[in-house]
Amino acid sequence: MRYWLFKTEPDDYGINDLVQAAATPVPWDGIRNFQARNLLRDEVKKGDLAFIYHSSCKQIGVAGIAEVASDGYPDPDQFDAHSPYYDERAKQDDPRWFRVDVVLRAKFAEVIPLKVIKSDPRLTNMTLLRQGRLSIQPVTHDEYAVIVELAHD
DNA sequence: GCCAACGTTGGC
DNA sequence: GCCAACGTTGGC
Repeated sequence: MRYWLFKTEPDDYGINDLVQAAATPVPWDGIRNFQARNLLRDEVKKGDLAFIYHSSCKQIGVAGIAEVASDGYPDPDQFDAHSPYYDERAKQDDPRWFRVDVVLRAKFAEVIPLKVIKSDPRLTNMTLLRQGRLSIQPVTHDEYAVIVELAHD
């Protein structure tokens, strides 16, 4: 079982949308970056846990935890000419983009601000701080535990 | 809205 | 296969 951090812009899709979906798995789609794609295709597995991170918004930070509800599978939007995520280079037998399904595990009482994460010496090696722009990123077990602890303070 | 970081594309 | 140009991300 592994840990991840999934970024999203909450104005577009955020923790409250996951709350609304309740126990129904929702696709985590629209990932169009090769490094993130490789993780979704090869590494992220059903049963893993992922922090939901809100970016480009008023309250930037970790908003909660989701459980990964499927292994990676091709994102069908890449084949849909009417979708903004359409990719003419993608072939049915050779998909370029993948997604997983997720289900809400916990919404934190307060978003853990990026500022707090940056200022915690135990988190200085987080991928979030080292490679800020990656939309799907690994989290170590220790980092996971620290963030959960911060959420319960 | 600015701009730094950095991933992707495309010409050579 | 290099690298300049370009586009996007995302914090501030």
